[in-house]
Amino acid sequence: MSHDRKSLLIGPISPAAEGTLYQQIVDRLKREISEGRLKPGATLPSFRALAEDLLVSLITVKRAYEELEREGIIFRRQGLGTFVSEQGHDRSCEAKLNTARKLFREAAREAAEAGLKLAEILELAHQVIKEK
Amino acid sequence: MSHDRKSLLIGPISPAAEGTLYQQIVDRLKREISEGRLKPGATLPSFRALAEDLLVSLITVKRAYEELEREGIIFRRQGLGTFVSEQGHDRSCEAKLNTARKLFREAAREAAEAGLKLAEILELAHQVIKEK
DNA sequence: TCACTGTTTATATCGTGTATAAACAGTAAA
DNA sequence: TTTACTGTTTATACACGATATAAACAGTGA
Repeated sequence: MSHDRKSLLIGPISPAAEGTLYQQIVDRLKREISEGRLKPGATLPSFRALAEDLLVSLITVKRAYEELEREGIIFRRQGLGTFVSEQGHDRSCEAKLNTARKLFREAAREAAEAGLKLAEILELAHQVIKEK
Repeated sequence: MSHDRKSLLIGPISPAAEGTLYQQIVDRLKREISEGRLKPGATLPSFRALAEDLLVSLITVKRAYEELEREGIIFRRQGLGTFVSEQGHDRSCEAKLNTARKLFREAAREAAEAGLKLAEILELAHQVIKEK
């Protein structure tokens, strides 16, 4: 009899990957929410269940959830569980847009420091974005 | 009598700023080299001199120099000092270009996860890059 | 020899992330 | 009320990286 899990929600995380364990959890959940697989009102896994699934400590999950609550994407209710907030989708998207803007700015700065002129930076951006 | 320093080379760094102290040193020096203020063959400050200027430990400077040498941007000679390598400028620019590409890719991914379509991502990139 | 380089070693401190464990507290259904 | 879930809090601990201090070592050139 293999462990049956209704759904893993988010795949495995690893201490070796980029970012700390709790940051990886935050990122995965933000993506689930921004891309609509977790809708406002949906119940997130309990601390203990997610910790067991991801093979991490309860503290690590708690910290990830705290971060998401701080951003207004989820909310927690003692005795009930943790849920995607009504504005969760919008806030998650907005957070990602802000991150994207910040990364674009940093990329442009690096390119400028490499000696590229404005037109060349725009061209580089085009290339990279479309090469996907 | 105030301390006279021929030139600070790079401004103050801080544990509070983004990245570790040694990473900040690496970044500043890379920029000095990629932007041509430090040319191939130029002598970098000694471990002890830079540590004193930046109010950090010798180990921190050593680590930064090791990182730059690993990237082929500078080289060290016991008894002589540390110097910008002949290909230092090119390698520094190339490193920055690679960083820029990586950041553009990450930015595009975040924007996509926020629900933006390709055309919208390109438009966002344009806006942000030109708003400088 | 002297005065500067970089090199190495050893020890220590600090903060962060993570883990373990236990107890506490709120909710809802049997 | 009991049971079985939730989240909450507390205390202790460990690992690791970054940083610091200090001292000695080793190469170079005036």
